[in-house]
Amino acid sequence: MKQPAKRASQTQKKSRVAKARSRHPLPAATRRERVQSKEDAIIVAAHKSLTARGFTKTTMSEIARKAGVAEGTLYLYFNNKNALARAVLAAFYTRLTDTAKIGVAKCATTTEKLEFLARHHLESIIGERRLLELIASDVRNTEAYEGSDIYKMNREYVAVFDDVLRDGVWRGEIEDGAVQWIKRDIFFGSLEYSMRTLLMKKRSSKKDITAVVTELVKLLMGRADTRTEPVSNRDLIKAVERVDAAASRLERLSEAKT
Amino acid sequence: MKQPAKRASQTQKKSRVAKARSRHPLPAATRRERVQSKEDAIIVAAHKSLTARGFTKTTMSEIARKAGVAEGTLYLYFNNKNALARAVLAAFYTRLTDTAKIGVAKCATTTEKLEFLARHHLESIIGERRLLELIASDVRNTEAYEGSDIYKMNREYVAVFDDVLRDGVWRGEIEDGAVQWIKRDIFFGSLEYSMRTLLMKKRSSKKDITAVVTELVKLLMGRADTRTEPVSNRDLIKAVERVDAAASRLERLSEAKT
DNA sequence: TTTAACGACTGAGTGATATTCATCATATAT
DNA sequence: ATATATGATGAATATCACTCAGTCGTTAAA
Repeated sequence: MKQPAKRASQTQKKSRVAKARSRHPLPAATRRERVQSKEDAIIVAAHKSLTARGFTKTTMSEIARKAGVAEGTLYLYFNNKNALARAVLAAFYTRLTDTAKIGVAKCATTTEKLEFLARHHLESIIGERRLLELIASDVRNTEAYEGSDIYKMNREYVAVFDDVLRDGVWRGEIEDGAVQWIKRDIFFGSLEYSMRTLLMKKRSSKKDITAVVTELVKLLMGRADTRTEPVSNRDLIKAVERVDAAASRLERLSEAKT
Repeated sequence: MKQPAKRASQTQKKSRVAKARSRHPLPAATRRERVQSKEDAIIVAAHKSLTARGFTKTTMSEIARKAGVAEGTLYLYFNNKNALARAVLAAFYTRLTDTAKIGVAKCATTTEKLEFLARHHLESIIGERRLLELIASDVRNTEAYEGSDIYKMNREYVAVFDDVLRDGVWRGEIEDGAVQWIKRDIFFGSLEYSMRTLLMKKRSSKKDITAVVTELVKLLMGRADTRTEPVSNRDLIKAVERVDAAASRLERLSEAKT
């Protein structure tokens, strides 16, 4: 409710200044940039603590110490501990979405895209598993999650998957089965649950991740790779649908030209 | 490590009680019963608060008030807030496993069993969604989750699913594909993630639950039903007609251009 | 019966932690 | 140079999990 607290909702802006400003803010750029870099420092410090020790075990004084500010200062930038955690989460989602988009763009087929997304998601959440706590326990349940910043960022992130899936259906590589959101839930739900299993196995190797990823994608794709098996009616229809879809693509391409 | 706190493990230990009862029939029994009913009251009160307000927002004094005991008394029965939450979770798992076993026994085919298990799980966790917080955030992460009571109860619960799946493979109703634990993760992960989606939809109907359940089971079963259908001549002709039509579209398109 | 021991329970007290607020410090504007 | 707004501080407050010295009633020993 205070004036400076409103700044807390801002996101990226990378101008990183020297961090030796813990005591006497002598040199530096504009006032605005100084404030921004302090906010960044707080988020970085909070991120470190949260991923290392989890939400409940992380104390505000610990974050303040790491960030080189007083405890009260934290509350100039974020209304409370939850808001600070949400800011950390927002930064995480931004990174996640960016790398996902870049990776997908490099893939050719739908299978490759899905496998990339699955592996990317799984490895990311294994690395920052503690942040998932926040989503599950504090953030998603409290108040109106829908409409919040985190909700929007989550939508943007899963939209990457949605686009790949829709495109796959459009190109005939995936059969047009269930509603989109069900497949999305299966995708992300499986990965987040698998994370727990992998973390508990004594030696969770690269191989395990690959196994999960390929199996999941195989299921979602409808097992298009069953070559040696005899032709079923369903296979036949699927094949024709792909020809159909290809023709439609050409049609639309041609229409767009004229 | 106090004397009365050891009771907190509240599993069966009836033999000792029986002996004591045979020696001193009336007084020992009543005292024991009084203690037991008080423990039950505490667990019930904790369950109410936890499911209503979640772990962090539930206070020990609130539980004590609901249970009709002093705050300190809670610590005679459970070492700390986490242990109390675990006891609540243990009771939940017991109910869940029991009803799952009973329901599966009534089903004939593997598909029916899986669909029952999926619906049962989904409806249960929607009803007691706050308890999942405990599993994800506090219980599973702290200390040695593996080897704990909750871990064992979880194993016993998912074993119901494992048995159904193994049986399905054995009977040839499911193809022998990936490792068992991957399919298990896909099953429970999808359902728990779907729960969140369903809870957020304005009107999450019975229909949505059914859609999730059938789609998930369909994926896991590998569509063994449609795969075995032979191709009929009529199917083939219809398919070729579609390819023909697609070709015609392209022809017309090409003519229109020139 | 008297009395000592015991088991069950209590609630004021303790320490830790999130959050507030009166106060101070610096930079920019006048 | 002075004033004002902006930013920062940390002691004080409130809340909560958890402790412990002590109460009360029952049982067993005297």
